[in-house]
Amino acid sequence: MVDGGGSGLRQRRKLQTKREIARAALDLVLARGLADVTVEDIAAAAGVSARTFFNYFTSKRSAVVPGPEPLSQDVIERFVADQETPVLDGLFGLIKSHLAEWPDVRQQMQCAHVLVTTYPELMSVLHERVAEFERVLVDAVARRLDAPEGDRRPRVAAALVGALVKASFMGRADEGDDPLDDLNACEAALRSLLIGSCSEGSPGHRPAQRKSPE
Amino acid sequence: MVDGGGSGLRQRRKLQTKREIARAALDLVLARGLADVTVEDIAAAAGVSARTFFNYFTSKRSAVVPGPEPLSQDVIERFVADQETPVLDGLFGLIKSHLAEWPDVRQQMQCAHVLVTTYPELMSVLHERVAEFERVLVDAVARRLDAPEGDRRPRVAAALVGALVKASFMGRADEGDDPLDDLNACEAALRSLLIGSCSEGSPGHRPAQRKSPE
DNA sequence: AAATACTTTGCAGTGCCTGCAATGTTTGCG
DNA sequence: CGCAAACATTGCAGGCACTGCAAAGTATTT
Repeated sequence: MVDGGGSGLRQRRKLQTKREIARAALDLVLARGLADVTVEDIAAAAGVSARTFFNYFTSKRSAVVPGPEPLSQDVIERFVADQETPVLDGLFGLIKSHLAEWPDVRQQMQCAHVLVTTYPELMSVLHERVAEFERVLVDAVARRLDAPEGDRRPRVAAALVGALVKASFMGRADEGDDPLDDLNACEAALRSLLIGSCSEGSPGHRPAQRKSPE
Repeated sequence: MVDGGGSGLRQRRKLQTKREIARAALDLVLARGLADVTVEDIAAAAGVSARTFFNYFTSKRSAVVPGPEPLSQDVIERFVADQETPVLDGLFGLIKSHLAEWPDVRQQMQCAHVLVTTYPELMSVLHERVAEFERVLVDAVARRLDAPEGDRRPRVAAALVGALVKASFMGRADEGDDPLDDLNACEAALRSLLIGSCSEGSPGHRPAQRKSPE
């Protein structure tokens, strides 16, 4: 309902109110605490009815945590087309491009971090968001690798990147830290961990397909 | 309330009823669907009051998805003590040991998979469970590496393993598949992805600590 | 201006989940 | 055993998230 199709003006108006609701939700929660803010409060602050709130957000929690900018098609296509750099490196680069493209994403991440550490219940929203993100990545990797149906690499690659993002998210120390620094630090940590367990396959090494219990 | 401290008999009795509630919840949901089962139904089927249900489970959803056996201290200590094999390999081995030790965990995973694919809302429970799991792993890795406070490797390593478990979980094709096979396939996929992006550090390579913006 | 599509809203209802206080049951101790 | 203290279960009352439905309002097309 909230997006897709429409006369463009209608469309913008809806995005506008969605932002207003989200902003109201965030402000109120930061001011009074998650438990002491009802959906009615948020709706009232945003100037809509409580019922309308649920036309825009599926839950109170999801309204509070800022939704991330979607990956731009441009960045994705560049990743898919680039057969040069290794897949994982390409994915990391993709994320960094994204952060570079929308600077306010970093602010949102810091905000989300505060929220999640204050109200652990919001973690589920974050997991969902990352999962959404990963779905896009799975698709991109599959296209880039021209992967067959059962190939697990897209999912694994996307999950790995998602895990790294979450780890960088959870592991931050100062609030002032730039998420990009965090991400780089985590990537470095990953690489240092990989040394030694890299090109020495323990079970098997076949790149694609599924199990082989024949 | 439900665990920790007690005369041992009380303790067992509580575990018993917890199992009964969980079983009732699972049975009912599989039979009638998640939305068509109320907490009262579950409580009644388990022979307790609805109020008691919430003494054992924090939510209806968390009662439905089977909770995993905790990692045995034994397996953990073995991992921590083994300075020989690389960390990540050790972690994979740890998981496999766990699966080998409790065969019914595999059954639970298959069950959870059915549930999650049928009712995506249950995904959050699964995320939570894996996160719990990861916390244990973070601790173990930190001890094994004797990692200082800000070291990101424990978190990254744990997140990576968690991601792999989730990927193997989500990527399964046939219901009949053995989760262990899935996990091995995912590990193979990971290794194949790492070829090429392994020992060629892109930004920096320092193993531990934090950023360095001085 | 009228018909049409879309959005907002009110209303009523279901059911999750919580705190509190009372009741029942185990356990430990004399 | 008998008593007291700890603990578990339960009922009750209530708040609030969330949903479906139908009416009312508002933009869009002809």
